[in-house]
Amino acid sequence: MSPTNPSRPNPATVPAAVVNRLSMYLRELQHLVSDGQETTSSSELGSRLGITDAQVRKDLAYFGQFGHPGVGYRVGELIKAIRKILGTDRQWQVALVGVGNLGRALLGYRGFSRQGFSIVAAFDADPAKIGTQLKGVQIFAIDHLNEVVADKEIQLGLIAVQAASAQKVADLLVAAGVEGIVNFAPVTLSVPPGICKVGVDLAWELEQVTFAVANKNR
Amino acid sequence: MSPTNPSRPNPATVPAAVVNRLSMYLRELQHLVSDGQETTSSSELGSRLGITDAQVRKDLAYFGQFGHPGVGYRVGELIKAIRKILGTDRQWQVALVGVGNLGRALLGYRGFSRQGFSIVAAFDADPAKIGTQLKGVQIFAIDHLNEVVADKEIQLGLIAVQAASAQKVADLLVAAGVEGIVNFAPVTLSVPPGICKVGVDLAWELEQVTFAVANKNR
DNA sequence: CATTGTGAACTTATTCACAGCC
DNA sequence: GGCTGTGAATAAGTTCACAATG
Repeated sequence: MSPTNPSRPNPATVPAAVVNRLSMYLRELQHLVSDGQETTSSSELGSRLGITDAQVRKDLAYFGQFGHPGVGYRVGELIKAIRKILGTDRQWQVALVGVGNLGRALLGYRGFSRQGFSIVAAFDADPAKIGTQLKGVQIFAIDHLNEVVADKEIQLGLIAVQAASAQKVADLLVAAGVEGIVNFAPVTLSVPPGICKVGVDLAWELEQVTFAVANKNR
Repeated sequence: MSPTNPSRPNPATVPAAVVNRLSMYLRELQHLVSDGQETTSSSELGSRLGITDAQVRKDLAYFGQFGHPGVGYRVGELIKAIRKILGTDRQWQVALVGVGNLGRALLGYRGFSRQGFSIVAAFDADPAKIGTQLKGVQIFAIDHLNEVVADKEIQLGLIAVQAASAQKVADLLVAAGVEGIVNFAPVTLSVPPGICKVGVDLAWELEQVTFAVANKNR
C-alpha cells in the first residue's frame, strides 16, 4: 500500500510565494540537468536564484524529504518530485481564447510544452479566423467552447482578449468546466470559489522596474 | 513652496508587494475613471481586488496622504499620485531585443503605451529581419545597440530571446546604459547592482494554477 | 564532514481598532 | 455618518543555528 503522496500538507497552508519559488527551482534544476550535473545543494540552488539556502530547504520541507544529508539533492529525483507537487508530471490540455498578437505568441511559446502544457484549441470572435489553423491549432467560434472543452478534456484556459471581454470569456470558460484560468487582460476577474485564477499584466512588470529606476536617486 | 514630493520614504524600504499592488490600484482606478466615477474608497478598491481596506490605506500611506476623510479618494487625483510614484507620469523609451513570436506580441501590446511605455527600437539576430519595420518600429542588428540606445535615450530593455542568449543580451543592454530590464526568457539573469531586473516566465503562471488544481482535492 | 531538516529567534507584512476629520 | 491615517496587535514568512545523518 504505497501511499501516492507520502507527505501531504494541506495545500491551502502553503504560501503562494513557496509555490512560485518551486517553479524557479524546477527551471534551475532543468538547467543543471542539461549541463549534465547530477547532484546539487540548497546553497548552490539558492545562490543561483539569489535566495538563502535555508529558504530552499524550508520550501522543499513543506512537501517531504527530498535531500540526502552530506550529499545534497539528486537533480533528477528532485525534478520529478517538484513536477509531481506542481502537477506538471502530467499533461494538461489548455484552451486559448483570443488569437490576437498575444494569443499568437502564446500559441508559439515553446516553454509551455516543455512543462507539460499543450494548447489544444483556440477561440476567437473574428469570423475570418474561425475554421483556420495556427501552429497546428484549430481556431473555433466561442459558441463551440462547451463542446470542444468536453471533447478535448480541456482543464485550463488562457485569456488573451481585450479587457472589455475578459470577464465574459472567464464566465464562459468556467461554465464549460475549465478548472483554472490565466488571464492576460488588465482587469481583475471574478470567478467562483474552486476555480483557480492568476493574472498577468505585462505592463505591471515594467512598472515595477520604473518604480525602482525612478526612485534610485533617493 | 510646495515640495515636489511631500513625503518620500526611502524607496528601498517599500516592500515589492506594495509596489505590485500600487499597479493594481492604478488599473482599477483607470477602470473607475472610464466608468465616470469620480470618487472611491479604500473598501471599494479593496473588495474589487480581493484585499482588505486597511491594506489599501496602509499601502498608500507609505507615500503620503491622498485621501479625504469622510469622502474617500478622488479618483483622478489618486491616479496622478500613483503614476508619479511608479514613475509612469513620464514617457519611457524601451528597447525590445528578440522579435520572435513573443517579441511581436510585445510590439503590438496596447497596454504599454497606455502606461507611458513606448517601444522605440527592436533588435534581432536574424539578418532577414534587420532593416525592416514592424508596427512602425525599426529592427536593428544587435551591434547597433549602443548607438541606438544613446540616440533614442532608451532607458529600459525587454528581453524576448531564447534562454541561451538571454544573459548575453542582458550584458549588452547593461553595457549600452539601460537602467532596467524585463526578462521573458526562462533563466535567472545576473545583472550588476543598480540595474533593476524583473523576470516573467509564462509557464510559471500556469504552474501556479496547476498546483492549485492538482491539490484541490486534498 | 558536508549537507539536510527543523525548532526557535527574528523580521516583515497584514489586520485590527480607533482617534481625528469632513 | 462615513472614511481616512496610523499605532498596537497579530500573523506570516525568513533566517539562524544546530542536532541528526549518510
